[in-house]
Amino acid sequence: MSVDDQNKRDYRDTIFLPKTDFPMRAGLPKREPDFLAQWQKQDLYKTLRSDSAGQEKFVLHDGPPYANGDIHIGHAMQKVLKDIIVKSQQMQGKDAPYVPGWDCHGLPIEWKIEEKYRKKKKNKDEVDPIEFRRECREFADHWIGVQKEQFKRLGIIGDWDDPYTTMAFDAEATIVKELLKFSMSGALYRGSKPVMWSPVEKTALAEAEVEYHDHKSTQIDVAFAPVTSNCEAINGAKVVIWTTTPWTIPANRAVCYGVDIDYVCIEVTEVTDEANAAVGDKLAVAAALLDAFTARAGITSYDQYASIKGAELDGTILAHPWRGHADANGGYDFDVPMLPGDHVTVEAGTGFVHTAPGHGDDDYQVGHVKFGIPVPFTVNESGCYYDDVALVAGRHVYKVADEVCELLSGVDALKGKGTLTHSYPHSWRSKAPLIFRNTPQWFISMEKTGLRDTAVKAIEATNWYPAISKNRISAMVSDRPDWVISRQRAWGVPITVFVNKETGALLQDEAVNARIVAAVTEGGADAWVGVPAQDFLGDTYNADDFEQVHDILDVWFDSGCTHAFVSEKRPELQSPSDLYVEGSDQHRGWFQSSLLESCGTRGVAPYKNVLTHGFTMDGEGRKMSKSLGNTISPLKVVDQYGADILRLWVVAVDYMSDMRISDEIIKGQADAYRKIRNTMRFLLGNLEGYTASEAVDASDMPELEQWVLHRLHTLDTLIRDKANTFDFNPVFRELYQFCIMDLSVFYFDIRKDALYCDNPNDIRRRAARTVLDAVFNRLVLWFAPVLSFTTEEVWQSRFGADSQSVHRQVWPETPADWQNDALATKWAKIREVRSEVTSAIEVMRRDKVIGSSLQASAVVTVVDQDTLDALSDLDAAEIFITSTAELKLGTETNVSVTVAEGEKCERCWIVLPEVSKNGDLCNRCTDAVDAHDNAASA
RNA sequence: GGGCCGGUAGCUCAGCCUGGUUAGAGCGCACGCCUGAUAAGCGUGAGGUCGGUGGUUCGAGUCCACCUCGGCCCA
Repeated sequence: MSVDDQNKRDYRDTIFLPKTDFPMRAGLPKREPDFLAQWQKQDLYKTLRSDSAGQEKFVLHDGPPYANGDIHIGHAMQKVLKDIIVKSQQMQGKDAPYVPGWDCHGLPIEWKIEEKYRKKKKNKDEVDPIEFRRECREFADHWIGVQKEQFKRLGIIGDWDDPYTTMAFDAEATIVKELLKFSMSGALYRGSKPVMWSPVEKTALAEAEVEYHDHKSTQIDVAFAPVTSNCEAINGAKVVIWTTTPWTIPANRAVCYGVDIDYVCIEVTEVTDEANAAVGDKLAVAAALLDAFTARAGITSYDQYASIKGAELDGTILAHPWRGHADANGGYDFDVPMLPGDHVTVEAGTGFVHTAPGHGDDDYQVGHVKFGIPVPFTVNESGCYYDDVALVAGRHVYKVADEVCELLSGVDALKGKGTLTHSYPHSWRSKAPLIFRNTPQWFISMEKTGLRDTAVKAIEATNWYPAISKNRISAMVSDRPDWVISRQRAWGVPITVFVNKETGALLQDEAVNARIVAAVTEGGADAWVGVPAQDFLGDTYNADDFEQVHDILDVWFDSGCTHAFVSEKRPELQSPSDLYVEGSDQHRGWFQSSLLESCGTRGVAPYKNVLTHGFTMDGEGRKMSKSLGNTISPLKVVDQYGADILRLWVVAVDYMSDMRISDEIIKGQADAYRKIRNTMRFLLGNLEGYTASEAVDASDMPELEQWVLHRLHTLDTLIRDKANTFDFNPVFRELYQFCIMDLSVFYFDIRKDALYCDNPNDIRRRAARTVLDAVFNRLVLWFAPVLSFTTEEVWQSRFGADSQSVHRQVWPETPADWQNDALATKWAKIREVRSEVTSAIEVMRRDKVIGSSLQASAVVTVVDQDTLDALSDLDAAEIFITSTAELKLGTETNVSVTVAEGEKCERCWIVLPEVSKNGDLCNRCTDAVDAHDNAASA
């Protein structure tokens, strides 16, 4: 056709620009809830179950968060990670159910309810325990409801209509049943032990319930007079101990020394006015601590008259300072032996360690476990001395320091007194300082039934991700003491056992146990108090002969049983589970309680694989805390950016170690998201109207297309491999860089010409669209576990709003023959040359000679035949996006760029000499326009 | 105080096990181009004494020791 210069035709309507309604801007916070509603309406979770019925199962068993507040970033991160894993398994064709759960019993909730009573000036003891527990249950229910909605908002697909809780009656019944297995096996026993005790909450605290804060204590130096000793030097002197807990002096039963420590005996010759020590005192302390001690005691001058090794003190018996005290009624007339102890150091104090086996762990271990000293009960649950504790009966331990000092001073035993600020255990709830207190407790023995050995073997049989995780739990289980499972509280599952009053023996009777389990199944844990004891005991025993235990179980025992009442009980699940996923703190928590419970009752771990993730820190890598004001709320991130941004963050960081999050980091993820979204948008726009009939066989495709298929093959292998080792950071990185480097920068940029300008029947354009379709199906589905909302939006944009959810799709198999390593090597070389061409063009651009790369012609000189061959059977100009390209073999690599000769094709903008011959079009476009016009007129 | 883990460009990560040319990637940033992915796209470029010190070695981000900062667990 002829063209009049004054009346140039606009060819825009003859080219195929990307066409899509898919918006460039996501508007996730507004849009995401629509997809949630759709999934809800489709009952997506149930649909997935029926889709994959009969398929191989993959069971990720959810560890229950505690139901007592809004979710924090750690919860969000973890639940998203779990969701990504579950979805990536489901999309590999497995049946991957996910049953979320909640931990409901325990101190924090109990505390909240007590607090409520306290505000009403009511004492907890005045409240009916059943009513109290009902309120705890309600409180937990409330927060389960809140957290459930917050988790759902993150796009987590699971059985939210029927989650598990540790307070459900059937759960409580199973917990009781599991406990009774330990009772029957002989692993359960009652002992006494000093435990971390809060006099405020009146309970023993779990390890996890203790915080360490600075505390100001009274520190004292106390002199103990020898009764007998084989060590001559000691006999005339007094042994000085140092303690920061004066209230434990009434419980002193021994003094420890270090066998290899050097001690000295001194006689005081001069003291300050304020000194507690007096001239003439003969005292023994460690040589290394002598100066520190004399300073505390106010001793300004002394004679050192003897040096002794700790070992010489073997067999020495000391007197308690209050031995023979006129008001003590002989209450302190016991022997205080000196004992060798490995824990004794010369870092602080006097080198002699005051030992009160009822009030310290080392004291208990050395005094009681090793040397058999009886452990006295000295302090009651409120922190007051029992009535039989001479001199201080009834006093509160927090307020008794001065009185103890006076009493010591009165017998010339106080040699130093001051204050010391040091790290000291506090209750996580009340923030009150804690004490060690001897209490009767229930234990599960690590040895009696071989539990430790079983557990260590089970750890070996489990896969730990990352691998280092195994060492950690292995070390913990190897070293840990017996498991204390009792708590003196109200909100929990009772330790449902009877003890013979006469013999102290545990009642082991399957018939009784069966009645207990039946009652709890029927009425929950309340049945233990609601049903008369005789009903459990039946005709065989008389209730009067038995003590019914009313301690409750440590919540770790509850959650340690989830495998029993969730994984084993539900038909859609299985046990051992395929995977447990929790934070690294759970090596001591749930990973271990579940392991011990399962090993003690089943002999194996309840899991095959365990994945540990790190903690979420602020932008500087510091832990988040309300007091520091550096917390990031997941709810806010979702409101401001959308859940998909948060989800993307989870895979963008290395979650196997600690992660960082901050506004800057979130913004970075939003940027990354935009790139990915635009890549998908470009695919959508260029796949408009694509059908299978357009497809071209891989073998008929240009090399460039075959190279893309090769890349898909490489990615497919990597993604499946990483997904199955639960390592999604490399998956994200590869996919993200694929979008940018391989697609946007390279393939899309080159193929825009063919996609926009080629005749629709052209094999090149058809091949490109075939490849775009292959990329689309994989890229979108690979991203679906992460970008759960966006991929659904993309999917619907292509296949319609009524199409099957993206989450019901399976990752496409990738044909093995797409792999072509030789091609990959060749194209790596081509891209190197291309990079030199673009650099050369940039020089021209700086000089304002050209703008668009299509204004350029490239002349490329390469030095080796391989490179020349690589390029010569291709259209190099197409790859370089120049108008023409010439290839030469030479002595050095060189790219020269000139201004392309000819006219600019008005349709495809390529500059060619042929254009002027055709009017204003190149040959290709002339044909394409003819075809277009014929089609339009037909 | 003890055990374990970590500290590589502004950000997120590779590299460390199995020491070897000027330490990589993407993003972000700067500058430029395009205006047919357009609140997009393309190109070019500047950014790091690999937490610190000492050691082993011909050679250390990589191996060893100590220190420091941060984290988890324990005391």
